[in-house]
Amino acid sequence: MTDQKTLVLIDGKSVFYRGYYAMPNLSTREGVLTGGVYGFASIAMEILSQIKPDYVAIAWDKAKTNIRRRVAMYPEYKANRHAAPPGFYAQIPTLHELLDAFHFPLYELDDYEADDIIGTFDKLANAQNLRTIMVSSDLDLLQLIDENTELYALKKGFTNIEKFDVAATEQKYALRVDQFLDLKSLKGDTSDNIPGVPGIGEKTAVSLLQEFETLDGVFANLDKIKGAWREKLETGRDLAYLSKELAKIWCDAPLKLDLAKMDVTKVDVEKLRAELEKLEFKSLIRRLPELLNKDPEPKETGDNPGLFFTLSNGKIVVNDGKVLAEKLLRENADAELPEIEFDVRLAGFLLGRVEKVANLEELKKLYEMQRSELESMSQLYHLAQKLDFPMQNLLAKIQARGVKVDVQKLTEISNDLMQIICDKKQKIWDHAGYEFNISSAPQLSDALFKIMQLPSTGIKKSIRGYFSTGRKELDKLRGLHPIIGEIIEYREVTKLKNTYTDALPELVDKNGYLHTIFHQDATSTGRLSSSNPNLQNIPVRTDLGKKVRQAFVASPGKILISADYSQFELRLAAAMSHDEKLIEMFNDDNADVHSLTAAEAFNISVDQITPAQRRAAKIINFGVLYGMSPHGLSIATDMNMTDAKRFINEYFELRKPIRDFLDRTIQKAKTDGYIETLFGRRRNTPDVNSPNFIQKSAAERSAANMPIQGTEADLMKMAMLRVEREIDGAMARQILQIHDSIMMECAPECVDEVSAKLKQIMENIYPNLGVRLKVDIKTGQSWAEL
DNA sequence: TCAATCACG
DNA sequence: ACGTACGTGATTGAG
Repeated sequence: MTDQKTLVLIDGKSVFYRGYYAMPNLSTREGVLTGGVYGFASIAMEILSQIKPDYVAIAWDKAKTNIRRRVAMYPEYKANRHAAPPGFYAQIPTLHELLDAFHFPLYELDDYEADDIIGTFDKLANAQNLRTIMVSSDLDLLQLIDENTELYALKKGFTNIEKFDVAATEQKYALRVDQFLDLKSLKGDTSDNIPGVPGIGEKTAVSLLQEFETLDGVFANLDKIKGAWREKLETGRDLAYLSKELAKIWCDAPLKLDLAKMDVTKVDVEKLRAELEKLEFKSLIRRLPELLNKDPEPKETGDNPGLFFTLSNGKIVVNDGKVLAEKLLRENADAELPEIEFDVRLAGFLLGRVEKVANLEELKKLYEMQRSELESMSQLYHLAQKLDFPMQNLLAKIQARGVKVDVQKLTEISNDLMQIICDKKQKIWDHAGYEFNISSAPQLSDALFKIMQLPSTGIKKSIRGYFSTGRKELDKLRGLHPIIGEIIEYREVTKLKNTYTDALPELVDKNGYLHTIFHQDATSTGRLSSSNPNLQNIPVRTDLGKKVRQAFVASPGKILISADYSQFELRLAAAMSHDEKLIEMFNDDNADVHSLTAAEAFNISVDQITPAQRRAAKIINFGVLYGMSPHGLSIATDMNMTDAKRFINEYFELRKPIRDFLDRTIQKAKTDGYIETLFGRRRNTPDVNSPNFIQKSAAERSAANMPIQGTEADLMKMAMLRVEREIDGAMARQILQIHDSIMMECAPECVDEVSAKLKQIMENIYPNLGVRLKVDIKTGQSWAEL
């Protein structure tokens, strides 16, 4: 039985209809309508990947002539079908092309409907001991179900498929599959205009068939049926038998089962890919590999992370060394990890590419090529060898260690949050006057601006056309109505609950530890990123948010230590731009950079600075690193545009070296096509020469920011590696990195020593930098205390 | 799958 | 006149 082959029979037009309605009006750049075709293709690929059939055929209702014989029997048959929607027929030639590319043969006949064609093929296939799976969006085909025949019915949407085999069908309808035709004969079918017995509906029909088995049985036992039903059945007898003829699927179409034509393995993959590309179905192209894993060499085409070989010096070359290290640590937590001489995945990333490696020969070839390429960029090669490659083993260790979490604490917080959410939700609904989904941006937008008529002037629109309800827009409405504050709080609380207090416990291991995944090749600046869960965005900015940090605790008997670089990026900007005044401020232990900046920019003495002025200076101090505009500053402060513009001008008078550095960086991006960090990490900058002003400006801001953010990332990696060498061990170990800070846990008796050493290493990680680095150390039992 | 929103540095 | 601060990841709703 296991080698029974499978034939999939698709009711083409019905599936196309479903695809058409499930999709918006897509079109290619040239304007060819493709929405329905996309839907069909998407369903077809879903079917292929789920069922993995050996043969596929499409049954198609031949336009107009397919129902002639049934119409002759009953002129009203399918007379109430509405015309196809606009754009439907226009897509059919495109669909035929697609079917051709899939190597799906299409069958259509005069006087036979798609269901008849399916029925005929089903019988022929079953006779050859093939299993058949029918795919349609309606349930007319249920009458064909038997041990070798199933129906996959498409429901709303298109990944939603209901499977009917004998057991499922009989359970759902409380009838045997062989009774379905008689059921339809009695109850009729309004969509096809099959009359049935007038006055008999589904419930009555089912109970009649349960008692008398068949249509014939019902009419043979009319005397046992009570008054009203009996009368209806007597008058409707001819209609019932006519309905049976109409609804019966004719399995005698003049067709041969040509399995060679239906053989899906004959598909020309390149032709299919070309067709999907022509139709601009990018996401479907991405899914192609999963469909084609029937290929003789399944893994040959994919990436093979962790693959490695050993060099004569005892070190390895590897494709994604972190994967290898993780594997070794899973086998033995204290495993000695092989030193990584070269990692082609990271090397590719540093060279601005994505590499795929399938086998050892490819790995060796790639290694030779990348190595010689990197050798010509000695700084980048040095960076790779000294930082990114060695980080792989360290990150694997940090991931394996994990962070201890107090799940009970999270549950407590979650319960508190639930109370608040219920309360806020009710208040918001009361204000609005009706219940709606507050988490739905369009519904919320309607509530605020359509129902409650709050003023929408100056409110941004989302690209979908409704007024935005983002935090910035809500802030503009604050004070106009109490609902706004409630919504903002509702958002905060649901975010905390959904993203943290409810989600984190799901990811905790049996010992109560969270193991994030650190990515070294996910950012354009060289920073790490963290996922599953992201432990680099645990809340801190609000009081309620900070509570979540109470649940991140030290391992039993240990103490947490955090070491944060103070104003890391601004210090780097000062150093890299040689801004002597700013450097001097940073080198003076007691100076407050933001106050001094405000004093200079507003041309007053430090003791005259108002809190608002200091705040403005702080905002511009950070904003300048990202290319903040006068408009941005005016929004972030309560300055108007004119003041903001003047302030920025004065600021850059004051920080001319920084202005020049940013300008030089942008200029380099334009002439060289890339920019780099202090240590030679590169980012390509194709868009800085874009003719599109918006794109160009955005690319310039990114380019200006990257050397600073990227140098920060480089220095952090240096610090982590040195901490690994000089501190990590039985007494203390690194457990997290959050861009400008390192978190460790440590035996209580070593806290002071480790803290001092950590601070010393980090502050002196690169003495030639040109500015003093300052590290703040904090210790505690939970992250909240840090 | 994408857009909207919001958590972090 | 353009749109309006860089870099991430998770969740949700909607098509």
